[in-house]
Amino acid sequence: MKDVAARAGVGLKTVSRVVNGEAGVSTDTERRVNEAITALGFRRNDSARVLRKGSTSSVGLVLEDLADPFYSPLSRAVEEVARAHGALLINGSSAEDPERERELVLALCARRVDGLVIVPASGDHRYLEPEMAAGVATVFVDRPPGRIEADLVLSDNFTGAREGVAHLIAHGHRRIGFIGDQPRIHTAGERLRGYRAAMAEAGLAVADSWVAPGGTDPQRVRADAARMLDGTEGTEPVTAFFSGNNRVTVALVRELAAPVRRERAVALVGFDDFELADLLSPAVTVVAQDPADLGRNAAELLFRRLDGADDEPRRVSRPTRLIARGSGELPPSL
Amino acid sequence: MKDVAARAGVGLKTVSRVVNGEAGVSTDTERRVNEAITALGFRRNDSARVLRKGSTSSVGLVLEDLADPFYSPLSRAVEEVARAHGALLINGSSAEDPERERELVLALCARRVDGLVIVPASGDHRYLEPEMAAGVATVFVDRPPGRIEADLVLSDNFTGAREGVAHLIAHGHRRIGFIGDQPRIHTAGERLRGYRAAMAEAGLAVADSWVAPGGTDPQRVRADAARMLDGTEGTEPVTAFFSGNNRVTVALVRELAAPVRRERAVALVGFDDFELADLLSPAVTVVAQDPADLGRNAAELLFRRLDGADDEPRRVSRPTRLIARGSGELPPSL
DNA sequence: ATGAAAGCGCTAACAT
DNA sequence: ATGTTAGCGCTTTCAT
Repeated sequence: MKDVAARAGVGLKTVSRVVNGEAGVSTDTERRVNEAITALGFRRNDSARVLRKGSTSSVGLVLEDLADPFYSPLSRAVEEVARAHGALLINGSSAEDPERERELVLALCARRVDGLVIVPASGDHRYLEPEMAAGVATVFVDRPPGRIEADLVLSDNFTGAREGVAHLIAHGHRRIGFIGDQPRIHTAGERLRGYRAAMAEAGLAVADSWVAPGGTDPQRVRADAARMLDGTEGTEPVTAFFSGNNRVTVALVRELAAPVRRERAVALVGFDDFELADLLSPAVTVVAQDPADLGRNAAELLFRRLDGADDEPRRVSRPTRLIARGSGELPPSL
Repeated sequence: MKDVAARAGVGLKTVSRVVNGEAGVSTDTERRVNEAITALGFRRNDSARVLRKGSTSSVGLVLEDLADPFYSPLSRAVEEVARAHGALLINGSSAEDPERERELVLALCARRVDGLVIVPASGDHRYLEPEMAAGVATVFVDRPPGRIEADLVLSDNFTGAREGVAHLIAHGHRRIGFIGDQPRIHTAGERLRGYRAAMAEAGLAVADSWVAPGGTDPQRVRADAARMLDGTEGTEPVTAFFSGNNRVTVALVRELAAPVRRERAVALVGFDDFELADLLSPAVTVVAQDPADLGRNAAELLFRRLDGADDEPRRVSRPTRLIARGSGELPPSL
């Protein structure tokens, strides 16, 4: 910028004015400055600007996996809102590792992002207290923060799961298996709670072997499903499944489509919608969340804070929607 | 940092040494400094650090759409490589708009990212010349840059498409429709070229109405497909489709699954693999790319440059793989 | 082992 | 309309 000023024969501040489109520069001077800028290939160094202004016009997003089809639309939605506010998005995947989440978040804080949107992997966010006190706006989405208060956007996982399981019960099922994600994940716990509530409301007992929380690894999902389908000593086989998220659903669909399984129609309702669910046979009935909507809400809450709102932390709950497509309406086959 | 120094009763440089783990600080002093850091909730301001050091330890990624199932694994792969090199990832979606790409890229340059990975939407990247001259390492992926020289990682789109279409021909098809993305996109053009090459090699003429490049909008894909399936005056209906990318394939699968279409089996080979392709009926034969592999290669090329490599720009070509699943092996039905 | 001073490139505040 | 000065928070250089 100094070079530009020298070349244009003006002061530093005048160049700054031109670069930032501020008023108070004659058209002639402006032209000379712009010529110098082009000639020198000058581009403002935002690091210096940030250092001086204190705000970076960037927000951070930390989630489990950027490539997960559930989270990528969420990420895109946050990006769109950020863009509308002139901010860039820095994002990172925690890979469901609390330590990695912490490292990422603190690295983003060191970069002085204006705000953070977090899908937490950790259960304890007290490490964020100094940062939030220092003015980093923070919004949690999809799962609540641990041991601190902050804005939060959640789907109504409990109600959604309860409705999904009630739907199976309404279609005549009495022995329904639940395969879900790791129970330490909030959403997984809520969905399991919804499953139990629906069963209890229908007066149905739940055998221990019908409940298999434990992560999204396709191998383990298929193994647990196979076990429930075949029945164990003292427990009859299930006639339907409720699956805890889209990764589990996809693994489950693969197991149900395996040649040895096809002879028997097993009902399925999955939490989370996914692409092509409508084109499988049977088409998969789901309890749908809208990940883009979650992301948009979270980002808007964030920018509300950045615009100065300093009221109590908000908790936004978004409804889920049962989409009946066929797999959830199959009658019990045993 | 000044506050920390004051509280610990040491000089500024000593705090800097502790924060950066440099040698030359007595254990006792170090302890006092660390106490002060914790007490004050101090976190180094990376903006100042960047300003002084000149490097940001961050890389930018610009692509069409972060939420596209083809690009999100690419993005994740870039993130992983960046992480291995201690760098953060800033990313943005160009939405296939050249002007938006340019804005994003220049914003990233102003932030002084160390390097850029770009899936270009624009056909002219001369705007990057000053930046590259100023030392911003740049790698293009999935599509070549326009009017400049730079590192590049591409799938072999032409060969992949030619093989895919040849596969249909080998299964008896003579009238094959091509539905692709906008032809100004490099990959779309290459795939169309592959289609034409395969047809020509088999001595088959291509009717104008069999070729429909034009974007991924599901409505238009289905309309064009319907037109080709019904035939037009002077042109017989097609018996097979080759689709130009995964968005087109999914739209096409929907059209072929529509009740009115089901009576006739239409063969399909799609460019790009996609989740659940194997579970549709018929399962969809595809020419698969590996988006994560593309991203990984691009990022590694980038960090190679950042590590000082200054040889000629490289052009890395990655092979595609034909995965036969059923839809591409259906015989002609007319 | 430790510290003082200069300066990275910009903008805010205050001249002129 | 334009320029000057100070300083954002850190690292570099050079003393001590």
